[in-house]
Amino acid sequence: MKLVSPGEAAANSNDIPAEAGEELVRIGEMAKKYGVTLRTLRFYEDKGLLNPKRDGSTRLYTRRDKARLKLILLGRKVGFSLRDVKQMMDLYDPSGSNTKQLRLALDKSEKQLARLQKQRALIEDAINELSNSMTVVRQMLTERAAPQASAAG
Amino acid sequence: MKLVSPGEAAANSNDIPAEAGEELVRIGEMAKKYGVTLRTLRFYEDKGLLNPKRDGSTRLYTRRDKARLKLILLGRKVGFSLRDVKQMMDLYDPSGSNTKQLRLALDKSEKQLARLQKQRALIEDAINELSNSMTVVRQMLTERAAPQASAAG
DNA sequence: TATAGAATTGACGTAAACGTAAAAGGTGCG
DNA sequence: CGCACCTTTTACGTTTACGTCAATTCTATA
Repeated sequence: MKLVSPGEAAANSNDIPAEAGEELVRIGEMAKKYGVTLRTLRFYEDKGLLNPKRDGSTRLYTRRDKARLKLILLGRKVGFSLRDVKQMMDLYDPSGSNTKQLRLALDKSEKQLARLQKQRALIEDAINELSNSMTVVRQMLTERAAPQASAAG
Repeated sequence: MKLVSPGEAAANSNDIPAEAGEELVRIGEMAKKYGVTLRTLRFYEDKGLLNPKRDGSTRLYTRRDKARLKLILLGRKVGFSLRDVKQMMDLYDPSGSNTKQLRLALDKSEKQLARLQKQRALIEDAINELSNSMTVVRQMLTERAAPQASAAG
C-alpha cells in the first residue's frame, strides 16, 4: 500500500489506496500540518482521542482524524483538559442530532468560561500587586542609602 | 522550654524563653496564622526558604520566619516560583544596602510582569474563542433538526 | 545494496507544590 | 494514668501533557 510521499501530500501520484479521495497522511505529515509533535499524536491516540487507520504498523490519518485533531487543539486552546475533550467527542454520533453532546459541551463551556474569567481576575490582581511592588523597589533603589530592613531576613 | 499555649498566642503567660519579646510559635499556630498547611511549612523549610529555630525537634518560628513567609506568599501570589523567591531572598544581607537583591528582584519582576501580561492575553483569547463557540453551539441547539456533521467524528 | 530518513513500541523522566499515610515521640489535662 | 492532640521524619503519590531516549524495523532513493 503506497501513499502520498513526504513533501507532496497534495500532489498524489497514481497507486491510490482502495477508496479514492481519502487523503491519507502519515504521522510526520500530520504533525507538521498541525504544528504538533509525533509524540503528541501518539499520546492523543493512546488517550483515545485519535484513531488513525493502520497500514501494517504505520499510522494513517484520515480526514476525520484531522477534524478531531482540530477540535482537540481548539479545546486545549480554551483550556479544556484532554479528558474533557474526549468526553465531549465520545458523545458524537453521526446519525443523530447530537443534542446530548451539544448540551454537555455547552455545560462544560460555561464552567470553563467561569474558570477563565476567574483566572483573568487573579492574573490582574497579580499584575497589580507586582506593579506596586516594583514601584516600591524602584523607590528603594533610587534612594538607596537607607538600609531599612524592608522585609526579608 | 515552654511557649505560648495553642489558642492564646498573644496572651503570653510567664515562663518566657531566653530573650524576651521573641514571639515563638509552633508549626500549627504558624500554619493557621497564614492559612497554609503544616506540610507546606515543612516543604518550604526543606527548600531552604524558612529556617525556624528548634526546641529539641519542635520547630519554633520567629518574627523573621513570619516576615519571610509573607514574602513567599506574596511571591507565589504574583506567580514567582519558589526557586525565584529563594534566589531573591538569599541575596538579603541585613548589613548592606541590598542593591543587588533589589536589582535582581526588579529584573525578575519585569520578566514576570511580561509573563503575566502574556498570560492575560492568552486567557482573553481563550475567553473570546470559547464565547464564540458557545454561541455556535447555542445556535445549533435551538435549531436542532439538522444533524450536520458539525465537526467531531 | 548501502544508507539516511521515517516510523514503531516501551518506558522512564519532567515540572511544581504539595497531599497523604505511616510509625513514633512529646505534652497537657482530667 | 491514659487519652487526645500536636509534632516529627520518611517517603511514595498526585496531576497533566507530553519529552526524551532506546532498540528496532521499514522504506525510499541514489
